Amino acid sequence: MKKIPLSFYDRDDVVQIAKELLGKIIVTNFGGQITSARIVETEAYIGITDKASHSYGHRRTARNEHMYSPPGTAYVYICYGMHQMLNIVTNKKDIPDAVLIRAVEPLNGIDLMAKRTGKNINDKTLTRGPGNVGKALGIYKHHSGLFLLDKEIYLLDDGEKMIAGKIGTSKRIGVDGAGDDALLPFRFYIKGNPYVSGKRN
DNA sequence: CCGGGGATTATCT
DNA sequence: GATAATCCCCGGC
Repeated sequence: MKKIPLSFYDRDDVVQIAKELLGKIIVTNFGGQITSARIVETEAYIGITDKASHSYGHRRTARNEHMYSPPGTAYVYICYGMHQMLNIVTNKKDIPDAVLIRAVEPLNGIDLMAKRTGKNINDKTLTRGPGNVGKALGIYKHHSGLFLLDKEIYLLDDGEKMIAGKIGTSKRIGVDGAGDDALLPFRFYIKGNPYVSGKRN
């Protein structure tokens, strides 16, 4: 199994990348504590022109600084004062596109995820929703800026093929304040997967 | 089963 | 001082 190469992230179509990230594997290794999971739900954010993005209109602050980092960088921020949200930065340095990881399916280290979240290993909400993903994988905002080809957080491709009919699309969640851009069909998920957020897939 | 609202705090104005 | 790329519980049907 190989790490996803830099060229995967270094492209200008973040929406396409968000779609292609479905089925890929994310691994975290913090001090030997290893967890891995398959990505089952994502959202694309087109930095500059997207009202739902933290970097809309070139807004640049201490918080979203890492969105302007080179492709393949992790951007982690706090939402609602308590949730750690993991994003994958794409496109060239200084072009702040990113993909939010909204849900994953646990593969290895499920015990550890259960411990981190205080949930049962059979609980399908263990890694459902972006806040839970960060919690289960042990990700915190101080991990923001890590490079995804390094050894603490990285992505793998095990060759799992996503057929088009298996991918669902919808508007993004929790971005109602973004005007017209709230309606953009930039959320992608694997149909029928029990870890995908929302009532229906 | 479903909808409403409280939790809780970093961040920006 | 208000808001937020959320989550979970609780009450009502």
